[in-house]
Amino acid sequence: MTVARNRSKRERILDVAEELFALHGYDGVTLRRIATSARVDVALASYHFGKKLDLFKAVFERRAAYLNESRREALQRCQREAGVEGPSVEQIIEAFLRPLELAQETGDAGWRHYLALIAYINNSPYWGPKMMSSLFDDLVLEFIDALRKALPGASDDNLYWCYNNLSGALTLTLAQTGRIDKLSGGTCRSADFQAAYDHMIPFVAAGFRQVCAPATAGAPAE
Amino acid sequence: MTVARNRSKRERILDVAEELFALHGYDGVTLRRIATSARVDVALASYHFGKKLDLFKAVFERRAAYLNESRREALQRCQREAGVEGPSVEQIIEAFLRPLELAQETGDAGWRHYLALIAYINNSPYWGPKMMSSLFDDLVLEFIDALRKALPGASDDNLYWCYNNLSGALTLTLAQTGRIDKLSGGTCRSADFQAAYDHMIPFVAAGFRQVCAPATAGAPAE
DNA sequence: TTGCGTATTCAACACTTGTTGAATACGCTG
DNA sequence: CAGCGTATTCAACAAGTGTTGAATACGCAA
Repeated sequence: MTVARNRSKRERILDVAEELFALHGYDGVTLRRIATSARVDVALASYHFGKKLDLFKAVFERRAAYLNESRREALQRCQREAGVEGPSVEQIIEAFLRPLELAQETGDAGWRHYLALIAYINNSPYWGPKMMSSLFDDLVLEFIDALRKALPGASDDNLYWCYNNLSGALTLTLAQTGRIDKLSGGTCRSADFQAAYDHMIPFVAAGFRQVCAPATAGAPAE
Repeated sequence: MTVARNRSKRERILDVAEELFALHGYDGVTLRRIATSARVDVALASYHFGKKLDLFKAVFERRAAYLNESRREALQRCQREAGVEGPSVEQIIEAFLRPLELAQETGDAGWRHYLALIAYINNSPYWGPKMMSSLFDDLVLEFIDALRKALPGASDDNLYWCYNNLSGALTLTLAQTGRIDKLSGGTCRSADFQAAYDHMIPFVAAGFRQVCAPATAGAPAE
């Protein structure tokens, strides 16, 4: 099929756009730069994807379904394997984070760029509200529901604020700015997702328990 | 003095640039848009600040010194008021976060835009390593030192990874994307810094203790 | 008032941007 | 081979970009 051959250039455009958008943002990348870097004519991007904004959305959506399925599967598996009381906070957070690392383990370096792009969009006051909700909110609410059950008595207020902390810690990790490398003098590497999650999981789980468990002291003053 | 009158237009350019850069990023804002929004001629920005990049840096640096002094002061005050054992983890985190809220309390709405700009830069793989370290690393290392003393026996590895989690949660909050507003159905407002810190402080403090306190179980597997 | 330095405007430059329509090449079916 | 649909290139466009140099206005000193 002709489709087989064309996927080559078409996907090269997507791959390059993914990397450059993640690094420089939407306005920091020109179609010509993408085309040059993909060794492709400028007009080809427009031919395949239409407007520049459509290309941006195409990149954003390309891997979203797979990622959501992978995380939803992880959540359901941990729920299935848990007893009648349901999974622990740690297990839920683990299901939330580890698939992001598995995606990297596929050997496809593009996943790193894609996750950095998600971080860019999620942290942007302009793109964030416009693009994140439609693709990711359903799944996020499933995770929050699971956490609600694991933390009986927790108020929605506390749950959402805690999720905000989790989302922030994750976003900065996905952005891979390398700042922690410099701060730590090289002992921590922001490219090491596994190490990041190894530390993030107990950190976040303890945070949820501290804020959301009503019996213990230390809940935020109202 | 002529300087008094000119500060008006010059600072209007800085104010507008601050707001637009925070919302759309460096490449998403044109000098003409800044000039129009500031009701000023295009060439005036170049006259006062030189290249576009210089204007960007001027915006970035304008409030940095004040912010650093304010946070350093908060840290030293909490150290002074603590006993010989030094301040608790909560007190240190509080000194790290609350000045960001006080800055807002000055009534100067520009602080909100400035903090969103810091979030943009800190989360950017392009700008982050280039601009954050020179202005903010010294102070961050002072806070980490204080945390090291409050958490005896903690490894540097764990301390830096925990700080990364704190920095991420803070960054997403400063970005004010409004995503938590939508997720929570309106009960949480990302513009409410005080509520954000009320929840972030116990959350992060518990995370530090969980990961960095060597006696307790649950430290990340090595 | 006349000067003078700073602030501000005006006009224009060379260059890059996204996008498009026509022209060409490719790969398959008949 | 011819025919056809898709993929790809080429050339060009109007609009917008940052930047600059000359011209003008302003505010104060002498």
